[in-house]
Amino acid sequence: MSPTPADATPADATPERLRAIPSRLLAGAAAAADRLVNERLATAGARKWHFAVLVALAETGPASQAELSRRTGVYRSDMVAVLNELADAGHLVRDPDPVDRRRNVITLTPAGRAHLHRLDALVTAAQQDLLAPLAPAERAELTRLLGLLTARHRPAHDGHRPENPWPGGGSAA
Amino acid sequence: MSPTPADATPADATPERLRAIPSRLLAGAAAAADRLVNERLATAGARKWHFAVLVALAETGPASQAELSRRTGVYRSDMVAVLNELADAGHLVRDPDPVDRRRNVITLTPAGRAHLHRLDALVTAAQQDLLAPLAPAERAELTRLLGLLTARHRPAHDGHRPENPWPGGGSAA
DNA sequence: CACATGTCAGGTACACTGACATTA
DNA sequence: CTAATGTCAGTGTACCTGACATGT
Repeated sequence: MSPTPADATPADATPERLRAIPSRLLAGAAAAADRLVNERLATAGARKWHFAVLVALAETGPASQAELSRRTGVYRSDMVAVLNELADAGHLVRDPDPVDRRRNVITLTPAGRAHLHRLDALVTAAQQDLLAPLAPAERAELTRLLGLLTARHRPAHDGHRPENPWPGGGSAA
Repeated sequence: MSPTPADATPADATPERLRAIPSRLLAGAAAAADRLVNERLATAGARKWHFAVLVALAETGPASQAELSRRTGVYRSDMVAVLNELADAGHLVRDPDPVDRRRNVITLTPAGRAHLHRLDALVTAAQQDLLAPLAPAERAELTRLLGLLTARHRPAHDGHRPENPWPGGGSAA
């Protein structure tokens, strides 16, 4: 064994009591994950919300901005800038909805779809970097446990609604 | 076609493809965790960095600001405000270090220790809220897996160093 | 001289709120 | 009238960099 009697604490080390706190571990892991994802996406001039919006469009088809906001978790107010950037890059188009003139219909362009495929590869690679320290079974278990947590804790908002009693989205899938 | 039973893409639901991404799950869980912790701490007029600093002081004894920065992960520059607030509340004192006059020696006061005990109870309660959806064995497993991740991913900084000889660092940029 | 420390003065990204005109 | 939508204008916090005076 190595008692290390004189100096048990390197003075630079995070105290054990802090390191054992789940919310802190979560914050640390999330920060690392975000860094990995953003570093990758930055090589394509994108950020994570760009990716989320493109996925939502590819998955469920054209949508209004408010709908995209609810699907991705981005606030309506913040969505504006994201869509501006994606539209400026030609990845999507914003057309007025003829049947409801309050709305814009956001539609993915072919270029946007191509961009999405590129970003998808980058995000996938980042996930692998992130989970590299874990064995395959551990990765699945971590994902499962995180899914349980996020499913049962409120997402804090719904895309800038005044008030909101849980929009049924759960279904505990 | 397909009269869409009760469960056909509610248009508000997050796409499956997004929900399955670990970095996204991590971000969601971390956000929920932070919300729980901060809500609790707010009842005592504190935020999480206050708690972290107090723990670091209680654990390893008086320290300079730079040392606290390294121990808690708060930047040196941001540490200033945190210490100001804690000092204003009488939870710690800032004295010039006689042996190295660049430094301040930060020392916990009895009031600070009492405050820490209060915050500790709040943080512990928040962890229980957070992990409530999980069985005891799952909580331990999640904590273990998160520990593995955070241990192997760089903390992004060291407390505001000018430049940093990355031990095995990356490339990027 | 190079380096560490405490401090301030920013800059970015993200979470979130409030308000407002337009339209349902 | 109530409510949703797109938009702008903010707030607060965390993260992160640069610079600088003081001191080692």
